[in-house]
Amino acid sequence: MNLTPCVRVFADTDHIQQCQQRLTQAAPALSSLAAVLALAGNEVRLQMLFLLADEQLCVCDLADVLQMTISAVSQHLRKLRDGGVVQARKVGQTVFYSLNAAYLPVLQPLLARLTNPQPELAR
Amino acid sequence: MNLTPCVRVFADTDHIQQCQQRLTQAAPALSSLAAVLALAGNEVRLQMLFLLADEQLCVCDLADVLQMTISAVSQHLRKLRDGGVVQARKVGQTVFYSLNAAYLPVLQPLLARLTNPQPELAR
DNA sequence: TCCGTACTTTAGCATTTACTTAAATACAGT
DNA sequence: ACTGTATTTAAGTAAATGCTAAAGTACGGA
Repeated sequence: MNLTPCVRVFADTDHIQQCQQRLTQAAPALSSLAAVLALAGNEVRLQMLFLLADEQLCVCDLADVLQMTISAVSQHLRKLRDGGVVQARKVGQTVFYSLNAAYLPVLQPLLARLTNPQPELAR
Repeated sequence: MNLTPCVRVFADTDHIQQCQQRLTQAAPALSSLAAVLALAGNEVRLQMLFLLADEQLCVCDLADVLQMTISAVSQHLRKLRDGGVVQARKVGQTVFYSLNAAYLPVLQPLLARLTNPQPELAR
Protein backbone atom coordinates (compact mmCIF):
# COMPACT_ATOMS: atom_id res chain seq x y z
CA MET A 1 0.00 0.00 0.00
CA ASN A 2 2.95 2.33 0.69
CA LEU A 3 1.01 4.97 2.59
CA THR A 4 4.02 7.23 3.06
CA PRO A 5 2.68 10.39 4.61
CA CYS A 6 3.67 13.48 2.72
CA VAL A 7 6.79 15.07 4.04
CA ARG A 8 5.84 18.48 2.73
CA VAL A 9 6.75 21.59 4.65
CA PHE A 10 3.28 22.61 5.69
CA ALA A 11 2.03 19.17 6.69
CA ASP A 12 -0.10 20.28 9.60
CA THR A 13 -0.83 17.22 11.71
CA ASP A 14 -3.44 19.03 13.78
CA HIS A 15 -5.19 20.15 10.64
CA ILE A 16 -5.23 16.63 9.25
CA GLN A 17 -6.70 15.27 12.45
CA GLN A 18 -9.27 18.03 12.48
CA CYS A 19 -10.39 17.01 8.99
CA GLN A 20 -10.53 13.38 10.01
CA GLN A 21 -12.65 14.25 12.99
CA ARG A 22 -15.09 16.17 10.81
CA LEU A 23 -15.30 13.10 8.60
CA THR A 24 -15.93 10.62 11.38
CA GLN A 25 -18.58 12.93 12.75
CA ALA A 26 -20.36 13.06 9.40
CA ALA A 27 -19.62 9.42 8.67
CA PRO A 28 -23.05 7.80 9.16
CA ALA A 29 -24.94 10.52 7.28
CA LEU A 30 -22.25 10.64 4.62
CA SER A 31 -22.35 6.92 4.08
CA SER A 32 -26.10 6.76 3.61
CA LEU A 33 -26.08 9.86 1.42
CA ALA A 34 -23.44 8.30 -0.81
CA ALA A 35 -25.64 5.23 -1.16
CA VAL A 36 -28.62 7.29 -2.32
CA LEU A 37 -26.51 9.33 -4.71
CA ALA A 38 -24.99 6.18 -6.16
CA LEU A 39 -28.51 4.96 -6.89
CA ALA A 40 -29.60 8.27 -8.37
CA GLY A 41 -26.32 8.58 -10.23
CA ASN A 42 -27.44 6.07 -12.82
CA GLU A 43 -29.16 7.70 -15.77
CA VAL A 44 -31.90 5.09 -16.04
CA ARG A 45 -32.67 5.16 -12.33
CA LEU A 46 -32.64 8.96 -12.26
CA GLN A 47 -35.22 8.90 -15.04
CA MET A 48 -37.29 6.52 -12.95
CA LEU A 49 -37.10 8.76 -9.90
CA PHE A 50 -37.96 11.76 -12.05
CA LEU A 51 -41.10 10.02 -13.30
CA LEU A 52 -42.06 8.55 -9.93
CA ALA A 53 -41.80 11.99 -8.33
CA ASP A 54 -44.80 12.91 -10.44
CA GLU A 55 -46.94 9.78 -10.15
CA GLN A 56 -46.93 6.12 -9.25
CA LEU A 57 -46.07 3.79 -12.11
CA CYS A 58 -46.05 0.05 -12.55
CA VAL A 59 -43.10 -1.94 -13.87
CA CYS A 60 -44.77 -2.33 -17.24
CA ASP A 61 -45.33 1.40 -17.63
CA LEU A 62 -41.72 2.17 -16.82
CA ALA A 63 -40.54 -0.47 -19.29
CA ASP A 64 -42.71 1.05 -22.00
CA VAL A 65 -41.61 4.60 -21.27
CA LEU A 66 -37.93 3.80 -20.93
CA GLN A 67 -37.94 1.33 -23.81
CA MET A 68 -36.29 -1.34 -21.72
CA THR A 69 -37.02 -4.96 -20.90
CA ILE A 70 -39.29 -5.64 -17.95
CA SER A 71 -36.44 -7.55 -16.38
CA ALA A 72 -33.94 -4.72 -16.59
CA VAL A 73 -36.48 -2.28 -15.18
CA SER A 74 -37.37 -4.68 -12.38
CA GLN A 75 -33.73 -5.04 -11.41
CA HIS A 76 -33.25 -1.28 -11.22
CA LEU A 77 -36.39 -0.98 -9.12
CA ARG A 78 -35.09 -3.65 -6.81
CA LYS A 79 -31.97 -1.64 -6.14
CA LEU A 80 -34.00 1.48 -5.49
CA ARG A 81 -36.29 -0.53 -3.21
CA ASP A 82 -33.37 -2.10 -1.35
CA GLY A 83 -31.95 1.37 -0.85
CA GLY A 84 -35.27 2.50 0.54
CA VAL A 85 -35.68 5.18 -2.09
CA VAL A 86 -38.88 3.78 -3.58
CA GLN A 87 -41.64 1.58 -2.26
CA ALA A 88 -43.83 -1.03 -3.92
CA ARG A 89 -47.58 -1.37 -3.61
CA LYS A 90 -49.14 -4.48 -5.07
CA VAL A 91 -52.60 -4.22 -6.62
CA GLY A 92 -53.71 -7.52 -8.07
CA GLN A 93 -50.81 -8.67 -10.16
CA THR A 94 -49.45 -5.25 -11.00
CA VAL A 95 -46.93 -3.58 -8.70
CA PHE A 96 -47.02 0.18 -8.39
CA TYR A 97 -43.85 1.96 -7.42
CA SER A 98 -43.66 5.34 -5.76
CA LEU A 99 -41.06 7.56 -4.13
CA ASN A 100 -40.45 6.98 -0.46
CA ALA A 101 -41.41 10.20 1.32
CA ALA A 102 -38.47 9.84 3.71
CA TYR A 103 -36.07 10.59 0.87
CA LEU A 104 -37.92 13.56 -0.55
CA PRO A 105 -35.75 16.08 1.36
CA VAL A 106 -32.72 14.71 -0.48
CA LEU A 107 -34.32 14.11 -3.86
CA GLN A 108 -36.60 17.11 -4.13
CA PRO A 109 -33.89 19.76 -4.65
CA LEU A 110 -32.22 17.51 -7.21
CA LEU A 111 -35.32 16.67 -9.20
CA ALA A 112 -36.47 20.27 -9.05
CA ARG A 113 -33.49 21.13 -11.25
CA LEU A 114 -34.96 18.97 -13.99
CA THR A 115 -38.32 20.69 -14.29
CA ASN A 116 -37.35 24.30 -13.67
CA PRO A 117 -34.62 25.11 -16.14
CA GLN A 118 -31.45 26.10 -14.27
CA PRO A 119 -29.50 28.18 -16.81
CA GLU A 120 -26.33 28.62 -14.75
CA LEU A 121 -25.57 24.91 -14.77
CA ALA A 122 -26.95 24.12 -18.21
CA ARG A 123 -24.26 26.18 -19.95
CA MET B 1 -34.12 -7.83 -26.52
CA ASN B 2 -37.79 -8.94 -26.63
CA LEU B 3 -39.32 -5.57 -25.92
CA THR B 4 -42.89 -6.87 -25.92
CA PRO B 5 -44.99 -3.95 -24.85
CA CYS B 6 -47.22 -4.81 -21.96
CA VAL B 7 -50.65 -5.92 -23.05
CA ARG B 8 -52.23 -4.87 -19.77
CA VAL B 9 -55.71 -3.47 -19.65
CA PHE B 10 -54.85 0.06 -18.66
CA ALA B 11 -51.93 0.50 -21.03
CA ASP B 12 -52.52 4.12 -21.85
CA THR B 13 -50.50 4.94 -24.96
CA ASP B 14 -51.08 8.65 -24.58
CA HIS B 15 -49.87 8.49 -21.01
CA ILE B 16 -46.73 6.62 -22.02
CA GLN B 17 -45.93 9.18 -24.69
CA GLN B 18 -46.57 11.97 -22.24
CA CYS B 19 -44.01 10.48 -19.88
CA GLN B 20 -41.53 10.05 -22.69
CA GLN B 21 -41.97 13.64 -23.69
CA ARG B 22 -41.30 14.81 -20.14
CA LEU B 23 -38.13 12.72 -20.22
CA THR B 24 -36.84 14.05 -23.52
CA GLN B 25 -37.52 17.55 -22.31
CA ALA B 26 -35.49 16.99 -19.14
CA ALA B 27 -32.91 14.88 -20.98
CA PRO B 28 -29.93 17.24 -21.14
CA ALA B 29 -30.26 18.42 -17.53
CA LEU B 30 -30.99 14.89 -16.37
CA SER B 31 -27.97 13.50 -18.10
CA SER B 32 -25.57 16.00 -16.60
CA LEU B 33 -27.18 15.68 -13.18
CA ALA B 34 -26.77 11.91 -13.31
CA ALA B 35 -23.09 12.41 -14.09
CA VAL B 36 -22.56 14.63 -11.04
CA LEU B 37 -24.50 12.29 -8.78
CA ALA B 38 -22.50 9.33 -10.05
CA LEU B 39 -19.35 11.17 -9.04
CA ALA B 40 -20.73 12.17 -5.65
CA GLY B 41 -22.21 8.71 -5.19
CA ASN B 42 -18.83 7.28 -4.33
CA GLU B 43 -18.09 7.39 -0.63
CA VAL B 44 -14.47 8.46 -1.02
CA ARG B 45 -15.33 11.21 -3.48
CA LEU B 46 -18.23 12.41 -1.35
CA GLN B 47 -15.80 12.71 1.54
CA MET B 48 -13.52 14.75 -0.69
CA LEU B 49 -16.34 17.06 -1.71
CA PHE B 50 -17.39 17.41 1.91
CA LEU B 51 -13.88 18.51 2.87
CA LEU B 52 -13.36 20.72 -0.16
CA ALA B 53 -16.62 22.53 0.55
CA ASP B 54 -14.89 23.85 3.65
CA GLU B 55 -11.43 24.66 2.34
CA GLN B 56 -8.98 24.02 -0.46
CA LEU B 57 -6.78 20.99 0.03
CA CYS B 58 -3.82 19.56 -1.84
CA VAL B 59 -3.57 15.96 -2.99
CA CYS B 60 -1.19 15.14 -0.16
CA ASP B 61 -3.54 16.49 2.50
CA LEU B 62 -6.44 14.48 1.14
CA ALA B 63 -4.32 11.35 1.04
CA ASP B 64 -3.33 11.86 4.67
CA VAL B 65 -6.87 12.57 5.81
CA LEU B 66 -8.47 9.75 3.87
CA GLN B 67 -5.64 7.31 4.58
CA MET B 68 -5.27 6.45 0.92
CA THR B 69 -2.39 6.35 -1.53
CA ILE B 70 -1.58 9.56 -3.35
CA SER B 71 -2.25 7.75 -6.60
CA ALA B 72 -5.74 6.62 -5.63
CA VAL B 73 -6.62 10.12 -4.43
CA SER B 74 -5.23 11.67 -7.58
CA GLN B 75 -7.33 9.39 -9.74
CA HIS B 76 -10.51 10.30 -7.86
CA LEU B 77 -9.66 13.97 -8.20
CA ARG B 78 -9.15 13.50 -11.90
CA LYS B 79 -12.67 12.16 -12.26
CA LEU B 80 -14.07 15.05 -10.27
CA ARG B 81 -12.03 17.47 -12.37
CA ASP B 82 -13.11 15.87 -15.63
CA GLY B 83 -16.70 16.14 -14.45
CA GLY B 84 -16.14 19.81 -13.72
CA VAL B 85 -17.05 19.42 -10.07
CA VAL B 86 -13.68 20.53 -8.72
CA GLN B 87 -10.89 22.70 -10.06
CA ALA B 88 -7.15 22.57 -9.60
CA ARG B 89 -4.84 25.45 -8.78
CA LYS B 90 -1.13 24.80 -8.96
CA VAL B 91 1.16 26.56 -6.51
CA GLY B 92 4.75 25.53 -6.96
CA GLN B 93 4.65 21.77 -7.05
CA THR B 94 1.58 21.32 -4.92
CA VAL B 95 -1.86 21.30 -6.50
CA PHE B 96 -4.74 22.73 -4.51
CA TYR B 97 -8.21 21.48 -5.26
CA SER B 98 -11.42 23.35 -4.60
CA LEU B 99 -15.09 23.02 -5.41
CA ASN B 100 -16.24 24.54 -8.67
CA ALA B 101 -18.72 27.27 -7.78
CA ALA B 102 -20.90 26.34 -10.75
CA TYR B 103 -21.88 23.11 -9.01
CA LEU B 104 -22.60 24.61 -5.61
CA PRO B 105 -26.35 24.88 -6.30
CA VAL B 106 -26.44 21.09 -6.73
CA LEU B 107 -23.95 20.15 -4.03
CA GLN B 108 -24.83 22.63 -1.33
CA PRO B 109 -28.20 21.12 -0.32
CA LEU B 110 -26.59 17.68 -0.27
CA LEU B 111 -23.52 18.61 1.76
CA ALA B 112 -25.65 20.67 4.11
CA ARG B 113 -27.25 17.42 5.25
CA LEU B 114 -23.88 16.27 6.53
CA THR B 115 -23.18 19.16 8.87
CA ASN B 116 -26.65 19.90 10.17
CA PRO B 117 -28.00 16.67 11.59
CA GLN B 118 -31.15 15.65 9.74
CA PRO B 119 -32.97 13.37 12.21
CA GLU B 120 -35.81 12.29 9.91
CA LEU B 121 -33.46 10.57 7.49
CA ALA B 122 -30.92 9.39 10.02
CA ARG B 123 -33.35 6.98 11.66
C1' DT C 1 -57.84 -26.27 -12.45
C1' DC C 2 -55.60 -24.54 -16.19
C1' DC C 3 -53.95 -20.50 -18.77
C1' DG C 4 -52.22 -15.95 -19.35
C1' DT C 5 -50.46 -11.77 -17.56
C1' DA C 6 -47.28 -9.04 -14.38
C1' DC C 7 -43.44 -9.40 -12.23
C1' DT C 8 -39.15 -11.37 -9.96
C1' DT C 9 -35.16 -13.97 -9.87
C1' DT C 10 -31.20 -16.52 -11.58
C1' DA C 11 -27.19 -17.31 -14.31
C1' DG C 12 -24.04 -15.69 -17.61
C1' DC C 13 -21.45 -12.08 -19.86
C1' DA C 14 -19.22 -7.68 -21.27
C1' DT C 15 -18.04 -3.45 -19.35
C1' DT C 16 -16.81 -0.35 -15.86
C1' DT C 17 -14.89 0.74 -11.45
C1' DA C 18 -11.47 1.43 -7.82
C1' DC C 19 -7.73 0.12 -6.46
C1' DT C 20 -2.14 -1.32 -6.56
C1' DT C 21 2.35 -0.91 -8.29
C1' DA C 22 5.59 1.21 -11.08
C1' DA C 23 7.09 4.55 -14.23
C1' DA C 24 6.72 9.39 -15.91
C1' DT C 25 6.29 14.43 -15.34
C1' DA C 26 6.92 19.03 -13.05
C1' DC C 27 8.92 22.02 -10.21
C1' DA C 28 12.30 23.95 -6.12
C1' DG C 29 16.33 24.12 -3.93
C1' DT C 30 21.46 23.30 -3.98
C1' DA D 1 22.78 19.98 -13.74
C1' DC D 2 21.36 17.01 -9.92
C1' DT D 3 18.28 15.64 -6.22
C1' DG D 4 14.04 15.26 -3.87
C1' DT D 5 9.24 16.30 -3.38
C1' DA D 6 4.38 16.57 -5.33
C1' DT D 7 1.64 14.88 -8.53
C1' DT D 8 0.08 12.43 -12.65
C1' DT D 9 -0.26 8.62 -15.60
C1' DA D 10 -0.07 3.76 -17.24
C1' DA D 11 -0.72 -1.09 -16.75
C1' DG D 12 -2.71 -4.78 -14.37
C1' DT D 13 -6.34 -6.91 -11.45
C1' DA D 14 -10.34 -8.11 -8.51
C1' DA D 15 -14.82 -6.75 -7.74
C1' DA D 16 -19.03 -4.43 -8.94
C1' DT D 17 -22.38 -3.03 -12.47
C1' DG D 18 -26.03 -3.40 -16.02
C1' DC D 19 -27.61 -5.89 -19.28
C1' DT D 20 -29.81 -10.47 -21.74
C1' DA D 21 -32.06 -14.75 -21.73
C1' DA D 22 -34.47 -18.09 -19.39
C1' DA D 23 -36.74 -19.99 -15.52
C1' DG D 24 -39.61 -19.15 -11.44
C1' DT D 25 -43.53 -16.96 -8.68
C1' DA D 26 -48.07 -14.80 -7.96
C1' DC D 27 -52.42 -13.59 -9.05
C1' DG D 28 -57.01 -13.33 -11.97
C1' DG D 29 -60.23 -15.11 -15.01
C1' DA D 30 -62.40 -18.82 -17.90
